[in-house]
Amino acid sequence: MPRKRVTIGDVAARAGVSKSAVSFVFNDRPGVSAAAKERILAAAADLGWQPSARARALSRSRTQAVGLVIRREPELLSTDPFFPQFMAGVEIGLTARDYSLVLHVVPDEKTERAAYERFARESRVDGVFLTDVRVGDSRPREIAALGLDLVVIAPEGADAGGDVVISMDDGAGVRRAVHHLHSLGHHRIAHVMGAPGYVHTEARRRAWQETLAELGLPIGPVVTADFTGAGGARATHELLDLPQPPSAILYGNDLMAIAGISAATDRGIRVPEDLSVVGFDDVPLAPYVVPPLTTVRQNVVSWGTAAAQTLVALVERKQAPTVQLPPVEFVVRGSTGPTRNRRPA
Amino acid sequence: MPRKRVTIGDVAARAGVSKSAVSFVFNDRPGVSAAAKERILAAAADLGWQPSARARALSRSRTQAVGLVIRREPELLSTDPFFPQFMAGVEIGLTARDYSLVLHVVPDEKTERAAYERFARESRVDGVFLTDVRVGDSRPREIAALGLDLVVIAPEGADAGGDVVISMDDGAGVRRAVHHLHSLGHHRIAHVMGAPGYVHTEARRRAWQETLAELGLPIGPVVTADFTGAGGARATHELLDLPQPPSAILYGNDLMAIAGISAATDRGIRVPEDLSVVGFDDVPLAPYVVPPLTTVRQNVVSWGTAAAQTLVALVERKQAPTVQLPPVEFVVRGSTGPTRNRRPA
DNA sequence: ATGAAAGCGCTAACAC
DNA sequence: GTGTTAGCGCTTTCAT
Repeated sequence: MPRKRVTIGDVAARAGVSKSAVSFVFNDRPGVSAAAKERILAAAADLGWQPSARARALSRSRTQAVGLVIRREPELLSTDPFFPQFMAGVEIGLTARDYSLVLHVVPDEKTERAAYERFARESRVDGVFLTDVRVGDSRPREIAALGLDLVVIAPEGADAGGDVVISMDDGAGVRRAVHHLHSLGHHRIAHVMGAPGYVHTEARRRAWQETLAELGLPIGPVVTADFTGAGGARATHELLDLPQPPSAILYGNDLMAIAGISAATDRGIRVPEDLSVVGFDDVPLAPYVVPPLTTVRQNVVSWGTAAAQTLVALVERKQAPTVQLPPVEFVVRGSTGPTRNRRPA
Repeated sequence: MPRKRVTIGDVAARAGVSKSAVSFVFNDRPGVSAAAKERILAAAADLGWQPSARARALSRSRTQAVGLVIRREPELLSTDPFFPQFMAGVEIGLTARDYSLVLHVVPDEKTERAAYERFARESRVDGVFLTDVRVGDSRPREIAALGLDLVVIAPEGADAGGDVVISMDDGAGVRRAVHHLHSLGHHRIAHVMGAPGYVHTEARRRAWQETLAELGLPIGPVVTADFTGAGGARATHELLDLPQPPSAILYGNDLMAIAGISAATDRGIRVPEDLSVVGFDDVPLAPYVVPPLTTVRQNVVSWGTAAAQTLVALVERKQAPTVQLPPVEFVVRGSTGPTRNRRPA
């Protein structure tokens, strides 16, 4: 059980120097002799002392912490493979620089706004990440107005309005998926969109459409859903009810795709014999559904790390390191196969 | 864009009072006239002022923040429905008292230990949650030695060594599952355990075993796995390779159960006709696999809220509110059915 | 190279 | 009731 809190004064006394000398050593600043430095470090180690983040935050006017606000409906919260991985990546970038992550999980827009306000007003964090960007999103401006540094995570090509962006190439994955289906002979390729309004939803739809056009395929039917299982099932029934149902469906995420397989199976439609299905995310369950899901995998952890490094650099007004983000992967499993209905391409 | 940071002094000046008056008002302490209070609140609102968490933390020697360390192997990270829901629940309990959550995601034990040390040494948080408790876990003692307040989240009956515990009744869910299978006529009911060493893994196994004994059923075969899909599949093959394979398998979580269905299907064994499968967690995908998964659902969000309220009370040395935790639910779907092999009970 | 001292913005004794 | 003032533990300028 620790006695009274040991402070910089104790360390200074033990090392026979002034408090500023100790401070200098712990901030990698010149002006302390090698001998003194040695004694100081020894004293600190003996006493088990480490600068108090509280006191430091006050005197430096920086908390050495950044914030992340997660807005998610309960249903989607534990579904989304994004946040856990993103946070794990963020952590890697943050601990390397001794930063902490302050998290808020909020249910709606009002609470979300309040969370950013609190971050700024209470000076709890120096900067924040912004994810789940929507089309015409006003939050970047609002956050900047609060005086917080900001790094936006958005798909490539999204309108960022001058903000610092870590972009992920959603389009590349979709293009590979469409090419894969095309090479299997499909030419009626539908798309089930995620929740409308998100730049991700849009980016994926656009890539689907453009790739079909490039390949000279007809722009297949598209249904708007909401990233949930129920929504994916509903959309699938809608597509299969069409007079001319698609032979392949590309879904905005894995959850909808898996629900889609289930919906098709219920109708007696076999996957992949009668219908090919492609997801997006590669959730851990994807290899274990029946049939195993063909899907797009992105390296979310690496975005997290890149975003964290960039935000820290921004906060410290330093040059952000240029990070090389690994490319998307396309994972072919059992849910896609050749068409039977039509001649191969 | 905000000008210079507004401080308590500005508010005091504008309201024509002293700083302490302002401080008193913002800490709900008596000793300020109604009139003064009104002027102070008005002034604060005009200036958009709010006490700085930084300064407050220093002078109160409390940060008004609590910490959560998540240790997870990459593979399991986005698989586990627990943490997102738990965090959402924690948030509810925390924001109500204006506390923040500081999060660390770590890959291994060494880093985990370092995270708690940093929490304490840097005085970043006032208390922490401890999850994923292992049998004979030394962390409660270590954390207490660091001077951090602690709330442990563990299944009922786990040895807590005097710590404050929010307990969830894993056993109740398992008992209902076994009774359900028994009522369907199964009497060879196997169990696939999660990763060894965790109190959850143990609690679930024990409940399975005790319930079988109560029902006069033979203690079926049990295989230790690791909560992963691959592990679940492997365990399933092992059980089905037995000279006398079980007619039902109870898995330690949904991911293993779903992988188990997949493994069985691959061998031409139909679920639920030839084999009944029960999971644990009720992940969002559970209703959408084929066949839909029968499983145990716990209200993780409510534990999070209870844990947060308890930790805040602990930190503030107040009486913890007694929280009523909702009971487990058992969700019957399509992956369980009557035995064909043997006579019904 | 080293030390003294003035903040950082708030809380809480204490005196008025 | 209300104002004054001394911390909280560190950083950082400025003499020495």
